[in-house]
Amino acid sequence: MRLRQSFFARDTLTVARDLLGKELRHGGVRLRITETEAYTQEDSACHAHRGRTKRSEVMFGPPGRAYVYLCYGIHQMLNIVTEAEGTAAAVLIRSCEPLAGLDLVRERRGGKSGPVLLTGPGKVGAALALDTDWTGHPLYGGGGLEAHDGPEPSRTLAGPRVGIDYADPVDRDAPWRFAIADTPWVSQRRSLVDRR
DNA sequence: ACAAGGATCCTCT
DNA sequence: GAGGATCCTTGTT
Repeated sequence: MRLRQSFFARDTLTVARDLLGKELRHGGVRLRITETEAYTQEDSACHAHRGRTKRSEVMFGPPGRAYVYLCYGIHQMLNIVTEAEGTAAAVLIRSCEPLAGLDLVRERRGGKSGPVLLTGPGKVGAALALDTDWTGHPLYGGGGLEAHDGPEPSRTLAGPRVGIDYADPVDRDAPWRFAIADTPWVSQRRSLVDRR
């Protein structure tokens, strides 16, 4: 079952937690989401914090669409827009576990194997063959890139987000990174702690 | 038109 | 654990 647009039209922290265990599909590649981060409009770490720009525009739009951001001029990072139209927020997909299409993923990731394949947002973007042209693509519709339902994880972790030292201390320290506990497919585990 | 810096990754040690 | 790669977006002139 594909996720419906209403799944994404909710509180961003809730969507970020609920995306754990869900599935991303693109062509023959199927990935289980194992790690996410939430970014909200009031959040000084969010690209939309300073208002609409050409880049942040999509986050103000309808929920359930892709926001692919180019980081360091190299890494294509997949976010999914959340909240009602007019509210700018998104969830970054940080890590995944391969479910299908492993050969293709390995090819796109330089022949590597093991968790190094998919633990990190730039790696997820590479595995799914995404680039900024995918920005605006609806994940709830058919065709191309899709988000599907999946089994709920038994235990999850939370901790501060990665790489946002420039943000206000309150936002920098907020535990808005979420991960599945019992999997090796998670990046920088040391800063994560158990959620109940 | 220009300079600065980044929601990272890889390759070393 | 540390450092360099690499190039687009943004804000300023």
